[in-house]
Amino acid sequence: MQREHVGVNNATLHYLDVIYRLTIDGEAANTTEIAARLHVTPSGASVMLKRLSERKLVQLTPYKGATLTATGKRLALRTIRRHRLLEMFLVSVMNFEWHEVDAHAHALETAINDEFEDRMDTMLGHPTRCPHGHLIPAKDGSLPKVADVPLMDQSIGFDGVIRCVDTDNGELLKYIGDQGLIPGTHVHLKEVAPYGGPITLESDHGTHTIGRNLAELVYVEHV
Amino acid sequence: MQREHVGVNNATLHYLDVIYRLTIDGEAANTTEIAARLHVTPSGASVMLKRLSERKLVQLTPYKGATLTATGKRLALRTIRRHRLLEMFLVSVMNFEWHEVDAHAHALETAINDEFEDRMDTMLGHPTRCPHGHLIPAKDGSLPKVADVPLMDQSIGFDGVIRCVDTDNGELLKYIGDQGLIPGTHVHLKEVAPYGGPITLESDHGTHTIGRNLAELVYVEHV
DNA sequence: CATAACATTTGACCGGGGTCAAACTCCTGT
DNA sequence: ACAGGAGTTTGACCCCGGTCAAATGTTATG
Repeated sequence: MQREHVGVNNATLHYLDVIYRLTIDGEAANTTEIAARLHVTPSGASVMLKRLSERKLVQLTPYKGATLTATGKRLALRTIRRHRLLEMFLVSVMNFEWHEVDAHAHALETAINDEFEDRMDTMLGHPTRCPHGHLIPAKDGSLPKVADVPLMDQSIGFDGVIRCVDTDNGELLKYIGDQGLIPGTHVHLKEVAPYGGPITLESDHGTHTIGRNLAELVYVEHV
Repeated sequence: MQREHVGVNNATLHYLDVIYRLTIDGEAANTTEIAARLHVTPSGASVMLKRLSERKLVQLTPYKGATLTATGKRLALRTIRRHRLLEMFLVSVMNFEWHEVDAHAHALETAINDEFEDRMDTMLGHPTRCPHGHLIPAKDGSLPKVADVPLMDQSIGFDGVIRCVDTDNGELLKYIGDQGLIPGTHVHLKEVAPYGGPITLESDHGTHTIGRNLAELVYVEHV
């Protein structure tokens, strides 16, 4: 296929990945935030961003922020696809638990190649979501349209299915998973305590009262 | 467990791996050979070796060669264990063919951690050999004693089982594999043509006439 | 045993990805 | 309108793993 641009290494891909996530909302990603997510100082990130813009992977407006170029976005989506396929693989094939897989997938996502990616995709039956419910970009970078909505935007009486739990915090995931609140679970919204209080859900596993911070991570689809 | 020595990264592990292989025979590894195997210049390797010896991973005698320290050997064996477990995993779980796995395993061997290593080991039922028949070092670095002998050392009439095909050349492996001459195959040595000529084997798959260069890669166990 | 041939190391350099401290830009509130 | 403070970039520096060319060590050979 298209030959790969030389110099697209681990560090580069991790930058692109982070910038992608920070620019989904359409806003440019700011240096400090990028630095924070990569556990690097803002000055270090600033230098790296300049290099990435010289390599035409990011569009940089000094003092304003960074967005991805088409090439950068393609690479970011490829990395994200690999990450999420790996997570799926780790859970489905290797029996890891959903709160363990992010770290492993992060380490592996820049070490695998196309062949490996495709093999996983085939073995898993071309999954469209990772174990936490995030969409897996297609090979061409496209993402399917879905009807996920934040649980916290719903009113009492809502009936739906959990589609995504949006965090990479292992402890939180473990807790949420232990409650059985995983993608595919049918839930009914019973109560929302006022003043930022907890919410109460019903599922096949019983009744759950969870803090709003947790509830805010959950996305559902109406049924 | 024992906390990891900082600065043990990909490049380091690949150096240790190569030095390990070059010192199995008890002789110190020479700079040029190390450089060749890592596709770097001898001067680059020389500099790196000095660094590795400062980090107490190799024992370096200038102008004489390098051997591994206990720490270096431990890390090398860990890498080799991971490499061979990965190869086994790629063949048994992901259905890659034995001539495809070396490159993948090489890329992954420095990206996985203890947990991943252990999970593969468990899934595979604690294998003792990789798909090509090389021994998988145990977690403590120990290697079992085996009765593998070179096929080319045997006399006509020999009966045995193939235990190892010692090459990482994909083309050769594919050819040998296509003949069915894989570990576990029972073979009978029928003929050895003189003056470096081909040898003739019989197996369950029929009669094979292979060049001596190929035959020299094959290790067998007498039955 | 001197010297040629080869292996190895050193020195000067480079790019990548970091650090910290200092300088700069931008934005906001008074 | 402008001072401060937050955010960002620059500059000087670092380590790592390379390069090439030159110097040096080792070994074999006539």
